[in-house]
Amino acid sequence: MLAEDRLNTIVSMVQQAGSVTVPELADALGVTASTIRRDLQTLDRAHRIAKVHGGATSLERAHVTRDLTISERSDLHNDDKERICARAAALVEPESFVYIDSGSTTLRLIEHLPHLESVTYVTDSVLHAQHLAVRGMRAVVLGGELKPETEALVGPDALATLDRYNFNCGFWGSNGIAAEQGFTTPDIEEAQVKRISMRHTAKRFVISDASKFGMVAPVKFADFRDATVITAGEVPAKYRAMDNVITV
Amino acid sequence: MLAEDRLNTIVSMVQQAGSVTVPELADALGVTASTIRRDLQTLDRAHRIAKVHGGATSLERAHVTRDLTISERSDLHNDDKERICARAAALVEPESFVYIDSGSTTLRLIEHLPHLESVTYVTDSVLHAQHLAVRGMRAVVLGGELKPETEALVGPDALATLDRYNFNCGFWGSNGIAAEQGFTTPDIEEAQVKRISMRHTAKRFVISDASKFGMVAPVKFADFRDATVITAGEVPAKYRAMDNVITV
DNA sequence: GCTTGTGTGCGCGTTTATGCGCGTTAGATT
DNA sequence: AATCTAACGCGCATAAACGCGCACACAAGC
Repeated sequence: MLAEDRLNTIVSMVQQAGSVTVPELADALGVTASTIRRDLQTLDRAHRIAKVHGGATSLERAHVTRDLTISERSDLHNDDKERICARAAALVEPESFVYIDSGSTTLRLIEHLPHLESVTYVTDSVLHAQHLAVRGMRAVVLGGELKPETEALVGPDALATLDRYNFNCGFWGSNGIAAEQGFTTPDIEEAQVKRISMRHTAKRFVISDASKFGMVAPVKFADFRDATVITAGEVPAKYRAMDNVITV
Repeated sequence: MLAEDRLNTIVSMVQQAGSVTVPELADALGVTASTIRRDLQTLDRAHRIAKVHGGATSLERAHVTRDLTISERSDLHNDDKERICARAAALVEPESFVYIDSGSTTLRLIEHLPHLESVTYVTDSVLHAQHLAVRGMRAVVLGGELKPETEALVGPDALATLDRYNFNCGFWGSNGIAAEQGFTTPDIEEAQVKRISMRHTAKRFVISDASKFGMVAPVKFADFRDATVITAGEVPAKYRAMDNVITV
């Protein structure tokens, strides 16, 4: 088995289960724990998974709960995520100019995006841009200051660049989704980028699993009515009925 | 069997299986591992497959090791490069606004740069920005289209951003250094970025090992007198005597 | 017929991946 | 808070994979 394949297998296992332990991986792949640890280190650096004491968890699990233990292990509705991304990717039309927000959910989206020559993708994340470019897509990056934690670009340069663009459609992640408080995120600078990028986009989509409904993060970046939510899973009845919520 | 057919066969095998090892291919095609490796190199350069340690995978699966290995590829003139970078890094003063060009030599430079709170680094390379950010430096990225091969940003957005900046000092790499033809590079778009960034910089430094002297690449981005060259090793006598060449 | 160029195989020194041992560290238990 | 146990990171050894230079074979062109 190729080392590369092993890495990919680990990523799938982590994403499917939400979290796995080192011995589990070692056993499943027929290598020692040392090798697994090294693999996890590699994948962590590549932002494919989050390495934690005892094993690894998927990215958003580590992002939402700063708690870095393996103790609680629940299924992360990963099938949901896949379906959400597949549905969202199908909305990209030929000849369009598409905005991709930073974040782990939109990173997953990239794997589903169509390889159309005529489509240009613009993003505020250097990580996303690299993934797009490696997959052979036309990738444009906003300028600005690079935030090390999220690999996202913020500041006046990012905003100034956005002012020159107008997108056919765009995809954003959101930490909180609530009818009254709208779409919210923890970081004030990233919120600005989200807000301005939405203002320049015709068709706006927020992609998120059902767990974000009813949650509120510190900074609002859009009203609930400003975007269509693409989601899956146990959506509260209140939201399920709304006409800008698509449940797949 | 024609070499061309063999290449096509490899591509189909890779795409069908997802990944294959070098011995598998050598066995299936009746040639030695050396030939397979050469083929994989060719196909990798043509972006038809992704060459990885041990074999090859289809492009879709590749994104794990690839992102990192492209970057960290070191070369021959190691000792010289270290000295050049150390010397160059010492030129960065507190309170300054510094431009870092893309390229492998300038990437090495980043490891030597001082961790001054008051210094902001600007670069046209997402890779360089990531390294700067990881090391805790303030990193700003130009906007623009991302070239997959070099991870550099080019195009009107990059140039427009540069027009708003004025740097105290900057460091560039160069593929060719010649008294008459000046500093040259193979890529016309990257040459533009180099040219404009130089125009907005007070103290300009080209860092390069001695092997580039006398070489001429297709596109010129500056006159020989426009920058001070920091170099090491066997510099031709003609250049060694010049007052804008520093040999360490 | 001779030269030139390209593709292939082989040998060899170098790099990379993996497993193992050991001292250290982080969570869990009491 | 003290203690215990499992996980961890690091260094080292080994084996596989790698890249490079060279030699040879074959084809095309002068």
